[in-house]
Amino acid sequence: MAAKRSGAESNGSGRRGASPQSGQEPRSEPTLSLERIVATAVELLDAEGVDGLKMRRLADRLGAGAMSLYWHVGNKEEVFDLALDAVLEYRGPPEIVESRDWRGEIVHLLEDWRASMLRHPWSASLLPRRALGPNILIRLELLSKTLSGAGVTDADLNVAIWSLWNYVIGATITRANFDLSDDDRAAAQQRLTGLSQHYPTIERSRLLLDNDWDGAFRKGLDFLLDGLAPRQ
Amino acid sequence: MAAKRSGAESNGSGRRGASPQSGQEPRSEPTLSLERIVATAVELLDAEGVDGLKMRRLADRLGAGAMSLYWHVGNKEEVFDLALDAVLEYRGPPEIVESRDWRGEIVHLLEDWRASMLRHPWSASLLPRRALGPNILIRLELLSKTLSGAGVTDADLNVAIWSLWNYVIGATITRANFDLSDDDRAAAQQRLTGLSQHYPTIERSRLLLDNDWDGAFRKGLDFLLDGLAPRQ
DNA sequence: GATAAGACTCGTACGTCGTACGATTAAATT
DNA sequence: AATTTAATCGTACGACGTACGAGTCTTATC
Repeated sequence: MAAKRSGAESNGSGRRGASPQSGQEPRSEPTLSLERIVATAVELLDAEGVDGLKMRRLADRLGAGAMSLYWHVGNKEEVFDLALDAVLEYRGPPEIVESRDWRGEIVHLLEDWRASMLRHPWSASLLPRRALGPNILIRLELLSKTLSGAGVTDADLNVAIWSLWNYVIGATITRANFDLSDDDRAAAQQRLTGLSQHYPTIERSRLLLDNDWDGAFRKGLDFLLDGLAPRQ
Repeated sequence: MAAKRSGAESNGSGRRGASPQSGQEPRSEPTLSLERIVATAVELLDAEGVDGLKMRRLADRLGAGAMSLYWHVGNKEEVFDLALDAVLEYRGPPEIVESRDWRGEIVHLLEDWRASMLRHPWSASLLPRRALGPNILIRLELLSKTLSGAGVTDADLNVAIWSLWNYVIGATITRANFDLSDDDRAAAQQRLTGLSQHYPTIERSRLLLDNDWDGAFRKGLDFLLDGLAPRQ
């Protein structure tokens, strides 16, 4: 069986500089590593989108051969999974107020979640995969703990978590995909207006032109939270 | 410029049977058409999933050459878009009660939406695309009209629509992707339990084992609707 | 009926992609 | 010094999407 990397990170060795003589490798190619691969994959995804991530191109950016990646990573899918989770790291609420009200903490957690993904729009289209990386799990755990502390009963806990998760996921995916240029959006609305009289209501409310996404997200979230644990 | 199909359907001609002599073509290959292509694509997607849809395979199922598809369709992406929208056709609420309460109609519309997608799990992973096909638009229009009729002000209308849309999208994608076998689910929870003590709360609530998806969807939806237009 | 103009089909071929395989080299261990 | 392990990477193979252009069949025009 071919050797395969898996467990912990523990290397600090392994030279391979392109410039042959100098003892140190201050820049150039600092050796491959999972971290570097994932970080570069995120860069590449940011720059070129989901379809722009090719193993060869990723390797190029890393100054490595394409097949070298496969020692660190099982396949391309895994790169996607890792990149997605990497983008979802949570640094916690601002520490100024240690014990915030639960509602504030949840709102912060979820808004940050959405913001993290919107900073990397490709991440939204990667969501439809069964990736429960550590960072996602941490967020779920935190969410769960906060809700639990807020008095949500165990019976309702999972429902609450999934509802909030669903809402965030849906909002983020929608937002990421409808984040057209103004021209695109106008064109879409135009098409809607001209091409058919079948959609009078959404045409009138200019559904496709509305772009207060942040406000809408926040309002809907408040409604949901009201329902999940009514303000006392 | 190469001829390209676009507008209305108006053919009823064009023979091409494999068996050369018989005047009629009762079965075999009934000629290509956009409808047949889309319908077969849906079949193929149902059978093989998103990755299973290849142009050659689709053509095979249609008894046609691969390149023949490209007369009816611009590219593979378009097949995805069409298949997605095809699956989202809405037949309306049960007509027994003509004028239902608005809330019942909305719940029906959204539950049907979700159900339609879950009948074709691949459709969930196709959602992250900017596809506003006619069937989606019809659903949005209907949703909008119903909400409007229920007294939601114009100012809140778009927020309400997007909130509901987000919720449905998120719930469906989540559900479609976590619809593991019992074994898979148990394994995931197992991994969660063993692999780390970092997630005590979601481990305890057995988040990954919970599978009353339908109930959770309905409850969360009710919360949201309560918020959007409180029952008077 | 002859001819031209589309409408539609499809075989071949090209470029690109993921990655299997094995050779190669460098570091760690004995 | 010899062996083992960690890591890199060139080559090559089998998909896949689809450009291109040559075919065929249908319809319109004279």
